[in-house]
Amino acid sequence: MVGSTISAVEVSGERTLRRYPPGPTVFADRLLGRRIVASRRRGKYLWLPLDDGAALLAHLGMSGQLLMVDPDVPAGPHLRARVTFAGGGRELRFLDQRTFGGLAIDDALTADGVPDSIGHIAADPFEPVFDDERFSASLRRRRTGVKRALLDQGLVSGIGNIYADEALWRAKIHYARATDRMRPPEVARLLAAVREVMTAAIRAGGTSFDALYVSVNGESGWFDRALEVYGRAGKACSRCGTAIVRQAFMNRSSYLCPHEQVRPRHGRW
DNA sequence: CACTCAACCTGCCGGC
DNA sequence: TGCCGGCAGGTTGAGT
Repeated sequence: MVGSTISAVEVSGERTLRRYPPGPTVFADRLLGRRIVASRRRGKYLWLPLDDGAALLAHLGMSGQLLMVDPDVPAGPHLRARVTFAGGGRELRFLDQRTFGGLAIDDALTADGVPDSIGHIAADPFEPVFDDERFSASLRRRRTGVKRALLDQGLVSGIGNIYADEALWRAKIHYARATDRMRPPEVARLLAAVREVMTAAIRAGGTSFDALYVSVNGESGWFDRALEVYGRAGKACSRCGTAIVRQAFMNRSSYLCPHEQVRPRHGRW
């Protein structure tokens, strides 16, 4: 869609624009006639810079989808917004079942092209501006458990519950490991594991447990078949054979190998 | 400032 | 069959 000019915008659903107070009418007016000049991301945020210096910003939440589809594809019950382009062809649709996702327009971007409204979101590990040393120092300054830190998008972005568990398993670190007790080599090992997991997942097209998790072309990823711990309670650890366990933590599930990821004596939750 | 927790939603699954 | 609790990949804003 880069290079295309927006010819129409429709929004349905109360919550779609809850992070955009001006509302659906202003939203549509603001986008009409604008040309999309790029597509970018930081962590779990996606945005489309426009030819007037603003950007259409999106977050998929838990169940959101951005799809490019033919206009004659029937609209399902979870269609929240539709953007059509001059010259016809495929249109951009935002679908969201659980409505944790949303759209917005940000009028101003920072010097590095990131929307002002997500200035609190840290760089993700694949951005050129990501600074490994700075990340290590910030992490070690925290007084918390390492999984909490990994999930904190203000420290490092892009890591969710699945990839946190997978990276910790690869690095053989327990989720409650105290960040302020970690030495730089251990942080480096963890960061390398994060990048390995995410590189493999991206190559596989992502983790699709069901039809909610698809690419912009509607295709499922197959990384769920490559998961080592997430969702595998009771199954054997592929390295040591010990049964993977599931534990409740932070109001969600953590999966780990209890033999290789030993709860630390001075752990932090 | 660092951190924790509840809240925001819908749908599916297993147990009774 | 229907009801109920539990659970799901995320972020925020108020509170400690």
